[in-house]
Amino acid sequence: MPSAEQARFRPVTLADVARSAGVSQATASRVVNGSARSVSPALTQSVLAAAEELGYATNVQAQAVARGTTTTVALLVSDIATDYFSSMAAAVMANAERAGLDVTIAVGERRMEREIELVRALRAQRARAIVMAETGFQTPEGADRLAEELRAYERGGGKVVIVSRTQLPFDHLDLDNVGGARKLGGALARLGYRRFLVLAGDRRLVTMHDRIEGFRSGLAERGIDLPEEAVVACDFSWEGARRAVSELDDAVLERTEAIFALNDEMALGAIAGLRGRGMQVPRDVAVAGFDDIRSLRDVTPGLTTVRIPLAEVGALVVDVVTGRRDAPALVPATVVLRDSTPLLG
Amino acid sequence: MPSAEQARFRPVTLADVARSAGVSQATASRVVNGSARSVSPALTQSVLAAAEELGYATNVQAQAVARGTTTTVALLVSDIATDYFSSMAAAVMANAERAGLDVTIAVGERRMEREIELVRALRAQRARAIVMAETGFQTPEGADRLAEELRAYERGGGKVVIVSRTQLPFDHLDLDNVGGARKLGGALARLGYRRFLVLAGDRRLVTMHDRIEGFRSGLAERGIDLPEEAVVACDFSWEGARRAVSELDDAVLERTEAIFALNDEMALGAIAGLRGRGMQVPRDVAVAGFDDIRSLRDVTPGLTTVRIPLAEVGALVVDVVTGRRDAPALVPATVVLRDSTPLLG
DNA sequence: ATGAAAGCGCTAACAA
DNA sequence: TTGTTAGCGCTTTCAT
Repeated sequence: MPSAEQARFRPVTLADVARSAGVSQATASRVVNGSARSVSPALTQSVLAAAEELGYATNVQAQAVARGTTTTVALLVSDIATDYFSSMAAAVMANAERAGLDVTIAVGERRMEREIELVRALRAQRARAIVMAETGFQTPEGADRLAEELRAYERGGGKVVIVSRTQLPFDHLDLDNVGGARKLGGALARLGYRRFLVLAGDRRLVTMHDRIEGFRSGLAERGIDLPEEAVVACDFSWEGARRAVSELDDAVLERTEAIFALNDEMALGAIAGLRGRGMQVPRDVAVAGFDDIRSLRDVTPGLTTVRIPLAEVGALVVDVVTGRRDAPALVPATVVLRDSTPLLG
Repeated sequence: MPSAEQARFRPVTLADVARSAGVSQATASRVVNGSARSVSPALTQSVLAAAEELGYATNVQAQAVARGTTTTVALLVSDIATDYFSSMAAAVMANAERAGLDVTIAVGERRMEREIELVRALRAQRARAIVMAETGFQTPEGADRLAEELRAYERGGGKVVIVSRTQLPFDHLDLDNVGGARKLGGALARLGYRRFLVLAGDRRLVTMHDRIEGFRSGLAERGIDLPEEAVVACDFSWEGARRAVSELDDAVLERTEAIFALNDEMALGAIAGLRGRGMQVPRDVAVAGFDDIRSLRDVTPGLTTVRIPLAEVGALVVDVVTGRRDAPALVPATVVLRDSTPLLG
């Protein structure tokens, strides 16, 4: 049967369904999708039956073209193979689903150039919203070009939501990096720590900057000074932190009581670095991180950190995207004390 | 200026570009996309200029409708907030990009019913390929319905690739669960272990079944028997394993020398359970897992496991999708011995 | 309530 | 090389 063979690679279309049900395509369209509920039960039945029978599946592309809009929201992250971003993605997806949205993930690799390309591609996808969770580096010119591309996207009717990155002029969801770090500083001070080392990624990342300054002010409130030399720059990654710690002067390490790494990944890298030097946490030095990523569950001793409630972030993001809530919102961060920073003394 | 206001939420179309450049839409189409390189330099320039000037971005939906095909491949996983799947997703995405494909992730939650829905939705998206990496439960009837949906998808011209062994009748990429587990069994036997406990998820998962049987045969090769009572069922998760271990009889735990958890997540849960009972790894009992997930990097003592090279899986998946390689392929698994299973004796 | 017909933005013959 | 003209599959006025 040649015609069956022919049809082998042709999806069933709405026209097929309509023909098979003996109704107009308009009617078929009305029943297979919600809209104006103005179709008689009888026809509704036969259309549904025909659709089922033929194994019809809507062509969402065509639907999007006709409607001029999609239900896709794009989530731009730095690296999906990361606890932080994969947890956030899961949270956003879970909430998006409830809102009838589907989410697509784009990986920016922390490169502004790439982010710009991605926004462009997402623009081509006619995504309903772009959520920039990416904590990319920002050169002033780069930021301008990115903002320009995002603005073009908005002009096309898209919605932009930035998660925790404030100098871009769009709706954003602030994570309380400053407050969280401040509270951590206070907590560590209360535990008796005085001499710190901060492992910082690139300072141009707003997030990093905020965490440092928050921490510093938390300490300051207790009369503790965090000198500039105590902030050591390194690559913003596990390996970067490990290496930085490995290369530290003995003398420096000797006099530091606690290391604050600007995120948990780096904290874990730092711990690896310490272990490499034969040092133990917290016996020889205390360590604290930021984010409270999943894998801390299996780390011993438990890592003190500042928890960002990613589930909540996911819900807020979707609320902002759907317009059920106005940005900006501030997501609180809370200190979680664990064994890596015991009471000193 | 009312017209500008009007245009505020209307994306720039190809027609706009063509008009602005003073050429036909066909010509504009030819230059903004590759295809037949048959456009004069002069016109090419003006079209490009107009596009740039207007901030044009292709409408990929319309393009897909017109071309009758997309460049999207869908990756179906169980849970993106998981080392295993997020690593795989990263690998697939990295390779897909090189092939000019973009990937969308769908989360099946290990529920067959949901998987079926998802495949249907993916069918509606006209994804070019569906990669089922999901390790879902399979009831016979469920499997039939899923297969039916996938077949309908294929009939529409889509490509199906199953990762890891399945009885589903589609192209698949085998992970060497049997071989890996067998080698692990052998390695542990060589280290002197004789009395094991296997923490198994649901046996209906082919993957689980394969790992148990492989392990058993590896032991058998060294004359060691793995009795059925040594295989304890529990929920296929960290928490499931933790609880199972917590509830084990002292006597049972007393006589087991090593626990083999069917994946690393469960192994880590088991370790947490042991810790909860005041037992230490490997002093009181050895533990081994499977997969070699990322977060093992920060676990102490290091966990012995069987490594699945996810980067390679990503590359193979894309090769199969693009037709550059025929499935089935077998991805090898290798034993990684770490401190959690020291030489016994 | 139902259908005819005109789009949605783009591509791909086919002519010119 | 370039433009004209049909579509692609779906939605949505606008009649009926």
